[in-house]
Amino acid sequence: MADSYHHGNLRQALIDAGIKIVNVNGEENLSLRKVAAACGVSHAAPYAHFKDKEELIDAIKETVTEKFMEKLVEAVEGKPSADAAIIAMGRAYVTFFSKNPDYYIFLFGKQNITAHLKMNKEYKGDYPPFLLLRRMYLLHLQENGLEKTAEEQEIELIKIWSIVHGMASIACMKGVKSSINWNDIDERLLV
Amino acid sequence: MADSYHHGNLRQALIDAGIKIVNVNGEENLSLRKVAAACGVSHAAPYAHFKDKEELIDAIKETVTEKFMEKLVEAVEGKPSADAAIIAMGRAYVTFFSKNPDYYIFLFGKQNITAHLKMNKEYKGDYPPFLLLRRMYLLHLQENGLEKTAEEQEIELIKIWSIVHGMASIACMKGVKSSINWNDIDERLLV
DNA sequence: TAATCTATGTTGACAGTGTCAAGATAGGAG
DNA sequence: CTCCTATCTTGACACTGTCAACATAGATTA
Repeated sequence: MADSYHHGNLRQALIDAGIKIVNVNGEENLSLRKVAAACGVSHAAPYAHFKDKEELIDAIKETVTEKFMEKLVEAVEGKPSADAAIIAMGRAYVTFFSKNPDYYIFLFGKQNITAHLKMNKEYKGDYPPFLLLRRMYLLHLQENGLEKTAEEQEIELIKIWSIVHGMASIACMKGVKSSINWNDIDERLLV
Repeated sequence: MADSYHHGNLRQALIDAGIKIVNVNGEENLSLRKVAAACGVSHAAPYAHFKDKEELIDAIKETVTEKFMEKLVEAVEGKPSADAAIIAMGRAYVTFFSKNPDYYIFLFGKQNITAHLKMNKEYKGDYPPFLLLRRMYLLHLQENGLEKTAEEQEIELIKIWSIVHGMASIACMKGVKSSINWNDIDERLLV
């Protein structure tokens, strides 16, 4: 299976090789031909699994997003209150991209966050991390006995999302990180 | 001067042609050779004015940023209070990119907002729109007789910035625009 | 004025890219 | 055993960024 004509699991191998290239050499160095070469396969082989370069990139994004979600879920699990969960999620969000700046640029870089919302057809307009936040937010309203219109909720959600996302964004810039104590932002997340 | 060997003002012509291509065909269709062709000039001519493709792109970004700043300054001018100015700025921010989604992707797309902060050497780490917001914010503190530590200020600034930026981000996504009344967000900008 | 200098453009080449068409191969279905 | 089909290879194409060598013209200088 190692040196056979048919690779066995080329699709996943291409995705993994792609992630590696993005992390080591940056997204601008990711080419179909290099990915193919990294898998020891001819330059047109990827076309048996992906119709496009874009389709490969989307698959890579999906995989990275899954890793991202794992961290978020992990952070939320077992928290005593929704508030604590939201704060933990915000921290995990920032930490994740703080540790992997290349992931941030890769995920949100080219198409920004909104494009990401509609990126994968499977998501049908609902980005898993955002859904998780919404769940926690609704729990937060419930636990604190708050009443909000659907519109108010959506606005507040976007607000929280923007704060967290903006912080992650800035956390990816090395210089700023030291001058800001992220812990202090925790309590400001829920106003 | 029109059909002469030397173009006259090729540098600016290249920038303008680049902006046009970005707006009409999107950033992915922007190539040095097309820009050159659009100016009726040979494919290597740009290298007399820009060392790189990147340098041309940076010049285009700079020009677009100037247009952006014009709108922001315009919005702030003559407002009765800092609070009104900040709200107006937020609106102008969202409106600008709402009208030109391609500009948003072009400006923040590839490198995200933080890369933008350090994008231009001239800015020396200070992005003009952010400076404008800081000025307004400090005025806001003063007008309302509020006392904040430098760190608190910075955090709150990032927060406001994130909200506005996030809203602009989402405003660029067509579907959401209709379900959210941006005017209602005004009063939430200053908590 | 005449010579020359320098910024600006041109031409031609190179390696690298995404993509497609035509063919080869192999593992599973009948 | 035969054939089918997904998978992979080979070869080609147009397009890209970039460079080196050369051409031109407008300004500078003698």
